[in-house]
Amino acid sequence: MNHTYQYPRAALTVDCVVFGFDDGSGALQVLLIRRGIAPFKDHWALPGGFVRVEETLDEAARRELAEETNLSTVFLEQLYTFGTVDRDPRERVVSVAYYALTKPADHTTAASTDAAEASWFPVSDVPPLAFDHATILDTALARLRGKLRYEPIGFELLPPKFTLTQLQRLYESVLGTEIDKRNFRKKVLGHELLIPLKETHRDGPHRPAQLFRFDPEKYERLKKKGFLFEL
Amino acid sequence: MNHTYQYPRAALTVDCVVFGFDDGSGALQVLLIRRGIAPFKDHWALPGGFVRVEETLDEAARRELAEETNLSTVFLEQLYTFGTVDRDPRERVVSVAYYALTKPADHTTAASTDAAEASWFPVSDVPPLAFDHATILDTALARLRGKLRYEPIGFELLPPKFTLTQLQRLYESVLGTEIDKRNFRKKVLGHELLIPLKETHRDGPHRPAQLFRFDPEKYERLKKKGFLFEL
DNA sequence: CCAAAAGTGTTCAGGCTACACCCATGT
DNA sequence: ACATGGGTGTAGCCTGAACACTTTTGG
Repeated sequence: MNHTYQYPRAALTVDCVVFGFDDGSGALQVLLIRRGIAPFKDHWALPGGFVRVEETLDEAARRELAEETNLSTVFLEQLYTFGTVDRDPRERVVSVAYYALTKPADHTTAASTDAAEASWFPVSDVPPLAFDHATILDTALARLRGKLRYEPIGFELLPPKFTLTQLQRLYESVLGTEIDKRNFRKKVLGHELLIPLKETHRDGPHRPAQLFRFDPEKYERLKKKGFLFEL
Repeated sequence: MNHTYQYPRAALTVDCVVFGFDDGSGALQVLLIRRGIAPFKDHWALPGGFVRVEETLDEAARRELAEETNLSTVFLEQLYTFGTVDRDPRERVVSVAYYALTKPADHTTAASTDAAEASWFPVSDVPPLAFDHATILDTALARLRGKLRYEPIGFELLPPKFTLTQLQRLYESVLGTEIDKRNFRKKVLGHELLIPLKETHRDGPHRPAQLFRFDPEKYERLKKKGFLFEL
């Protein structure tokens, strides 16, 4: 076969499930855009769009993220590819879904291309979504929960400097469980991947909290030696 | 946007990493086909092909598997989507990779469409592969190893009736570790997901081995109650 | 009777769980 | 001084790892 394949082709898109964590409410959030165009005009949807022939899938995901939400330099990982025949009413569209984790500082969102509006919603209370985006969101949530247990990705949802209580609230919120404070601290400090800073976090009429930062280099070194992060 | 998207489109394929376990050699195997057409004519490659507009991705994977290898009713799960720009020399091709697990009884392979020849290779000793199929195979192996630990998919690689020793050899081979016989049996029987049969497996000048079968219904019930399989 | 794999229990150490009080600060 | 969240240690339990001999069969 030296000629190219000429049968009708599916269109290819990427969709991104962007997670953020709001320390105030302690709730996990998703970034949604309100569609400015048909189909599903004015419905909420995941940011995404068509893949160009000259860009990789990862590039397409980052580009769409930048265009529609002004986010960059976030944790981004491929999730799953959704390819049922009727997921888009216009024609056959296969979508490679990604999920992204953003730190609160990056939450400077502003809509632009294709998106009339962008906004954060708590994952426990999202509006009806366009296409099969509810399924994609569920898949992303399941993946996030699974991954949080055995890989240190929770830090991607927190500011660079954070307290142990913030980290614990994040775990509790995402996993939907209550965790014992002492046990949590013992375990997470036991890994020796958190560096205590000289600063503290002042926040109201009580003792200030120690700030930490995650040490990604040390984690990489340990990982190569067969180390396994957990909880 | 009421018109369809008209920019140049990537072609979409599925590729399948088919694993089998050879109890004789105790080695994990992959099914490869020798390509009958360019590019990479006469090279070994993963079975796969173009996705048709009227079929889902899962259907496309099953169809290609049936066409190229005569396999059906196997465990099949989406793996990852590979979309670098130059992975196919002809044009832009995005490939949704699947991995499949087959029981030895299903190994009645015979090549047909597009494939000049189909053959099993031990994963530790595969020939050079076409396209980026070596990368796909590595990804599939990593996934299989990860999944074997916390989901009962090992049974998909064994005949319906099997001995604990066969199961242990499978785990040892895939995970690349040695496992203590007594501990392994304690753990795996502790789940109470293996049903001891009234039959034994006679195999040479030694005590015959008890045969078991996996109980998928019980597993489904336990899973819904939050049970987690492990090792 | 010999070779070969099947089958079986106990001990020990380390990790996980449960649990309650004092500390530092702002108002 | 009081209200608020930050921070800390221990004891019991359970799980995982290490380890060696008897049993059943075919040749």
